[in-house]
Amino acid sequence: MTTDADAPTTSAPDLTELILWFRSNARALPWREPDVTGWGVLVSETMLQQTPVRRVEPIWLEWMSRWPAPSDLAATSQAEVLRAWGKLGYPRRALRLHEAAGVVATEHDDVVPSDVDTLLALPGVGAYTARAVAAFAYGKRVPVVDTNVRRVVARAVHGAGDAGPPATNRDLADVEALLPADEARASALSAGLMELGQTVCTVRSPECERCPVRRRCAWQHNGRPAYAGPAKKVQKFAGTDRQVRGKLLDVLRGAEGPVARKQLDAVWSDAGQRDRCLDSLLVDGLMEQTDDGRFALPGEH
DNA sequence: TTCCCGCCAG
DNA sequence: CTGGCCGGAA
Repeated sequence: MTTDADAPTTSAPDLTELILWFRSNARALPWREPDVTGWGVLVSETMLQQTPVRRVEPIWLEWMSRWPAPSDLAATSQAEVLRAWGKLGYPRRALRLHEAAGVVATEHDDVVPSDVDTLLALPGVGAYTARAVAAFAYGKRVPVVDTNVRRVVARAVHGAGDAGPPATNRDLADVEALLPADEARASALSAGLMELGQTVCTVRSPECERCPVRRRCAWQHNGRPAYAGPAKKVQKFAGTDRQVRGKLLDVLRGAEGPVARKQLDAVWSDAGQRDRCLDSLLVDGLMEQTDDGRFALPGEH
């Protein structure tokens, strides 16, 4: 008997129980309500990039109330959008979402596309978000891979303690292979994989006794070995340009109109770093300089 | 102090 | 493929 060199070294476990688990254990998040549009899902997924659910919830509700359609947001100034983004962090996301809203309004009849490649062409929409919108807003059978899903698959399928460095194409193919043929079941599994990674199969203290797939989990069968790959990098915040940019922008969000240079100088003592950050904020389009040399949120004056 | 964890420019 | 981009909760 010959062996197939391309055969996977591990066989995919049956994850049917994860679909059932998700259907009865999914957290009741506002963007999961049945009447939420593709626009609502795009806004939620963009806000959820790098920002925890609890901080996103109130802002998302406000946005949906103020801007129920892409054209509503597109008609708003960048300054107002940045203020409404508040302290969700990484405000370039807000600018890109504003820009994407304009594209959807003018080129897609004010309806967020359901096709992955069309979604990928929108500003701020990458491999994860495009597929999340396709799967969660439109019920499509596409692999949705974030870091939680990578960890769940690394454990349940490959028996490792955690996923190694991202390898987008391989990761997508990996998860694609797990999806059932049926669209509704596939999107439920995609959502279930994420939910499991966020709430049960966590990095540091997985609650395996609560896990719906524990009896089929390769990591369990391996005796839950520790993560063996290269050390993960820890991201600093205190003292970084990110912190300084945040402080500078916060001054403008809190001001009525343009502010003098002196007010910005007050938030950080290192002049060199301050100037560098100010410059990068201008380059990023997160602030503008007025004719008289003051600073303002974009599109405000 | 540590953790969170997607997009994009270089 | 690597590193920079926010800010708050644990």
